[in-house]
Amino acid sequence: MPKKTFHRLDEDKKEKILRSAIDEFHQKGFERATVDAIAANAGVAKGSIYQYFSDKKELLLYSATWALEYFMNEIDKREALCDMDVFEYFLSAQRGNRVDLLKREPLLVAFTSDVMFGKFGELTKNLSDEIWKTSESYMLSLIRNGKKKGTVRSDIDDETLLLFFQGVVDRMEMHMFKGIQDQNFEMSKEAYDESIKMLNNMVSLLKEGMGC
Amino acid sequence: MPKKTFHRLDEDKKEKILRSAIDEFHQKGFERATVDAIAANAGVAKGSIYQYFSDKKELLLYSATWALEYFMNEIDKREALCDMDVFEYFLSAQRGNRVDLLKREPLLVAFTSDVMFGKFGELTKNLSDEIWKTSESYMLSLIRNGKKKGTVRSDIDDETLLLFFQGVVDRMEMHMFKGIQDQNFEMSKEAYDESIKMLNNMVSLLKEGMGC
DNA sequence: ATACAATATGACTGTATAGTCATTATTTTA
DNA sequence: TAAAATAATGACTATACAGTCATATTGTAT
Repeated sequence: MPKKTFHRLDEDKKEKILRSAIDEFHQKGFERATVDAIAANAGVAKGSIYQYFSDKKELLLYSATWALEYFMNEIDKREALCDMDVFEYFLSAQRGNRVDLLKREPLLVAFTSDVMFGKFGELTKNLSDEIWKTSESYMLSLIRNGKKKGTVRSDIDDETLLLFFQGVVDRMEMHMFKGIQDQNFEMSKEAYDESIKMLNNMVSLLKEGMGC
Repeated sequence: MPKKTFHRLDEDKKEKILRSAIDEFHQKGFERATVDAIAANAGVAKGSIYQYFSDKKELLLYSATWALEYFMNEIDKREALCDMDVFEYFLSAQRGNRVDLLKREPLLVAFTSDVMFGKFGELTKNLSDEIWKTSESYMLSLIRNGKKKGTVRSDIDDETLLLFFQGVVDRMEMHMFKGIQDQNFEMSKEAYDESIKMLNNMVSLLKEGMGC
């Protein structure tokens, strides 16, 4: 979607421009973000931005695509997702790699959250819908496998189980993100231990529920 | 926060202006919403808007305050919240009154969601933080009571239980909203029965978990 | 060295709209 | 009913910014 001129730039320059755009869009939202600021921050002239992208919308869209791809690569790279148990998945998705990524690339994580939670409205809707669908169908397969293997109860329909699981996963992810953000993207040993403990408790709630 | 001139208007006119503002802000977001359109839609001159509110920001803020208050009144009016069981609360919060309200006032519900989920960024953050805090402390008291009465397991800390519960409640609320929205704010008998069934299954998951 | 192509630049233009204000209309008071 | 106070109006202004374009710079081929 960017013009060919952009693709001919060296990686560093491309990345600098995209990161500058991401920073600005994350801080100000689409409307209040200015192309002037993005250009200045990336150390290029405003005109150059328009050599690379046909307009501001395209710049946002490509920044979002780039960030999401980066994000997914980082995760896929190190997590062998296939053939995992739902509960293992829950633990793995919230731990280690994700926390690293969050500490290393807080801006990208925050920006991808913006995209996924609809901060840019219609502009990035198609993109985020697609990702949601992918993640959803993956979770669904975990649940179905769980039923087959006998680790997940089968008296309740897939859709309800999915909603239940998603709710807990999303809320937990948000909580972890806020926690790290509040500590300026560091994480003390105690905080880490604390969050591991919480994860295990959460798995217990997923498995056995909160009633008694 | 609006000027005294606004308070002197009759209720109908006030409401018409606020609903027009809410419609515009919901459809376009803060930046793309125009005061011209709000005024035109409410059947008053643009200048009048500035007799009532000092600027566009204040108009949004007051619209949000008004909508949230309306929303809360409607709910409080018919639900005796005090002294309820967590699981009963879950059922009551998703049923009957809420569904009615959603069907009767889809725009207000959608707009309050916008506010609560941060669509307007910093502009309405204080307002939504306060509501979140209230709702959170209410849920927390439900959980603590549940522990005392022996309906909620007490081997897991309050914070984790709260996150778990919130995650499921929020996801379920979102799902119900989308479902009704997709049917243009009608709800067939079958759809209603279906959602009741889902609610009961969800309570079972909350209580007993998804493992086996 | 020279010509030609590709890229970079920032001053400039056009547009959209938030907010103003002089004027007109309505209501209240005396 | 006249005068004073309050409210309504929409043409106008000021500003901010997306997007353009003529010119300058850099790179490449012969």
